[in-house]
Amino acid sequence: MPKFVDHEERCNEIIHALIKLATRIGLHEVTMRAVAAEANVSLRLVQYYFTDKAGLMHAALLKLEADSHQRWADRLSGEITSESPRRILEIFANEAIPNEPDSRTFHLVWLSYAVIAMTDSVMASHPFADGPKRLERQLCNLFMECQRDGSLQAQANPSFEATRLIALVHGLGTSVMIGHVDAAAAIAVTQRHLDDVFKQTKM
Amino acid sequence: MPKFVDHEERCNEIIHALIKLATRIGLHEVTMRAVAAEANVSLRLVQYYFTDKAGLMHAALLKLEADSHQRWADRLSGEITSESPRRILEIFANEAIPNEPDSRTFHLVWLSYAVIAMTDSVMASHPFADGPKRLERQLCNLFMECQRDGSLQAQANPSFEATRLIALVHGLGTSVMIGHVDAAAAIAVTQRHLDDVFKQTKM
DNA sequence: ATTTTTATGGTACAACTGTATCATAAAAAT
DNA sequence: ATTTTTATGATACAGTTGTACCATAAAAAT
Repeated sequence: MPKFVDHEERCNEIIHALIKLATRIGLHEVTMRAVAAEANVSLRLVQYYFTDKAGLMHAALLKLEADSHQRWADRLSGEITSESPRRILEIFANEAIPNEPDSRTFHLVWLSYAVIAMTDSVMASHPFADGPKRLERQLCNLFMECQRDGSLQAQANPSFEATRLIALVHGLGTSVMIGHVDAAAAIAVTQRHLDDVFKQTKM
Repeated sequence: MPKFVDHEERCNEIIHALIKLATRIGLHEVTMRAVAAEANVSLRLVQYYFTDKAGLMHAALLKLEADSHQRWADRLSGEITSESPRRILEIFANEAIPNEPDSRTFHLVWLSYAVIAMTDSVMASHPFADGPKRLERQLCNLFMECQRDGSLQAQANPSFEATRLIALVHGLGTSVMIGHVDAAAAIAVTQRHLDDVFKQTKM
């Protein structure tokens, strides 16, 4: 049976199983056996490809962030390019709110990892450095573009606006996930926030 | 040995042990035995006072929220009363940022429960309804007071500002907890945000 | 043709988990 | 004085978990 198998694809299948499982039962309850079952492979195979549970978890987090980044990069170099930077920011804010399965999964699993990282010093440092920082840079650049095209006031601070927007959508996302705010209301808040940020001061 | 013992205080001791433990190792790794050890009681006693693990977890969440609410209520009826509503909002924003052990613990444990609630339908509904909604009402009232005393423009929307402020500090809090933003920077952002909200439109 | 590597299955093991059960000292109630 | 309740200890049990170990078919390398 063992022909040459695509190592990477096999890994992705298993990781995908983990994420699907985490979405259903929560990352804290994910076990190697459950992942194996979900991926329709034997427990041994999960061990074979990831050695450890730690290895599996780590790889899954890496993939989660890479995928998310890829999706957004694709968007940015797709039909979106023709949109104004302000419109792109609005699109970002809308998509960050967990109202469809994909973004709900991302939010849930990412937050699960974040909680783990808060007490696990090993997991804390490594993978959480890149993702959010890169995103903040991208948003910051968009705000700067808005200043260049005149839609955002010159005295605004792009870096501050980027940090504020990320924190806002993230906080709203959590509220949506626990059912405290519904997705439509959250989107309305982000929209209103951006309106506020871009509002020209009357003279 | 069994004199009459203060049931409630005993429960609080055990819950306190749970929270201390969760702060150290993460709520997802808390076991009944570990809680018992931390509280210096036997495993049996934890069972005796809380029946279940679910019961223990539930009670701890209830206490966490009750304590937090109590602390804030004390503040509001203490030396703070003399402050302007805007200043009270600033104090709230500052204290919500997890920069000292107490607020770090609260943020970590609360977020752990939130993550659990996202996949556990039983835990989802019950205790997460009150806390955040009450807080939002309080903040909303403060913004309305600001409008009455003229420090906030009449056309501002207090309810929106309350939702936005909560989401913002919550998102910032998470960023601080995972070390993506340091506490001082987060406080600077909240301060700047409030400056922004209260900024009078020039005419 | 034999050896080595790759990919897989099966399973055993020690540790830990939540929970249930049995026991019992002290106090309260009778 | 006896019974019942309260507060506690010890421990047993069945299930789960991560990991380790053994086996082995197919392919690659020798």
